[in-house]
Amino acid sequence: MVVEHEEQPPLERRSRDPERTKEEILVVSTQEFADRGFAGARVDEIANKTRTTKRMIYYYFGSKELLYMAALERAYEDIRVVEANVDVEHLDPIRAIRRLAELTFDRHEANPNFSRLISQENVQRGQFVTKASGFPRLERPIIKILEQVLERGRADGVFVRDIDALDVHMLISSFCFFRINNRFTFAASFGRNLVEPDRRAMYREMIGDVVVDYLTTPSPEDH
Amino acid sequence: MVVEHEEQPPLERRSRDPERTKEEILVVSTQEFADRGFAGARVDEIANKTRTTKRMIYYYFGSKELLYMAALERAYEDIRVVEANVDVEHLDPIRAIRRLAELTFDRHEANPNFSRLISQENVQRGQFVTKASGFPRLERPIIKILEQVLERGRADGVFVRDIDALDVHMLISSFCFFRINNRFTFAASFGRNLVEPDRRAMYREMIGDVVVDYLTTPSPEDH
DNA sequence: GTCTTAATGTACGAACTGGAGAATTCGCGG
DNA sequence: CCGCGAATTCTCCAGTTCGTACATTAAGAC
Repeated sequence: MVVEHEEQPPLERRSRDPERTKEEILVVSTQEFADRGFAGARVDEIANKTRTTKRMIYYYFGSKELLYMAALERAYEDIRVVEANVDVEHLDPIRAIRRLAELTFDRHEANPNFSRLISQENVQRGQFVTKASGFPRLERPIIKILEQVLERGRADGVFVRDIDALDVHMLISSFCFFRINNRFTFAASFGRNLVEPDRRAMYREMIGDVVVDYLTTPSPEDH
Repeated sequence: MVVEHEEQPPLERRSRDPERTKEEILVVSTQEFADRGFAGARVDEIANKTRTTKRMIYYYFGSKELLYMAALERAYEDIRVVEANVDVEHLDPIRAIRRLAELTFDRHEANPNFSRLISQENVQRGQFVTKASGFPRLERPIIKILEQVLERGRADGVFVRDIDALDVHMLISSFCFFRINNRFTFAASFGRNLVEPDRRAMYREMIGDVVVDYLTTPSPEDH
């Protein structure tokens, strides 16, 4: 674990670049927290993986907890940016729903660290996101977009199921989240690799089908 | 943290009961690992919460890692027992699917520690379940049961979707798992309490509807 | 009874880990 | 070219935590 670091002569150890230093700490610590959890991550290890020192972490972030919160915040911010740039207004409701499902699907796949951080945070009962000390806004743009699509679908008469945007989002998210996050234990239990490329396309379509089928099927009278 | 323990005069501090001691360590450590994760859990703390000492943990389990694996194993075993006792053969395929969905739903709700352990294990990339040192069988009876139900449904012509038991199980599990496990960050992001009793019944029915709608709707020709 | 051995209790240590005090260096405005 | 504050480095520490060496006790065999 020592060798590989010496192999970087062109890595300009540029001094005095606070923004870059902060950014690097944030990126590395996100990875570490996602990998090992809050308790498992080591401040020393994070420092070693940056081009700066442990003291800098405390200089900029104050404590391990604050660093973790900063990383979590950043992760949410990234998601929000992606979601804010979605445009499905030109699609008919069914295609729009499929598109949104694919978006969430791709997002989970492209950014597994976000999910791992979230997972981590939930294991410890959301002790940081629920901190009264005001964890900043976590609103997610995708909900508004979903609401509009559902509205249009209902107006058109194609969506007949009584369900709101939040629950649709939960249905989609849960599927995408599980596939990425629980792939290790799932593979151990059932011997199926959920992220195998061959299967990926199938799941990507599947979640769209699931949601569309649900939205377009009337509630059963009896149950 | 000292007081409550003194309040148990009838708690026969029975010496020499290895089975009971082992069992107590396992129960307590499951709770602790689920609460704090592997790295976050403290061996001393686990010992304090049992009526035995840290020494016993090492005596019976050898190390923190082995204790964690024992707890994980036990959790899987519990699930397997529950699943093995399911009987849905007397139900028509649609009702059987709903019943199985409810079973998984209830299981996640009744035993959140299992899910948290699983979550924990996945955050650390399944480092223990995938250990070559042979983590014991993790097979789950529910898959066979699901397979039979799907088979009957297809024979009856009510299930027309081409999907296997494992993927149906994943769809159901993901929903139930997410609702329990991610309830903290979901509440923080969206302000919705996923485990609120009023909403519980709705979700319990919803996942059944989702799966049944999916299974009974033909694949779209275009996509 | 006593003997043997499994079970339990006590105390300690070595390594790790989050954190901070204080010195130092760099870059920039004047 | 100088001075000043921000950025960075160096060094050390106090508390924690896993793990263990060693002593002790209870329970059943005979």
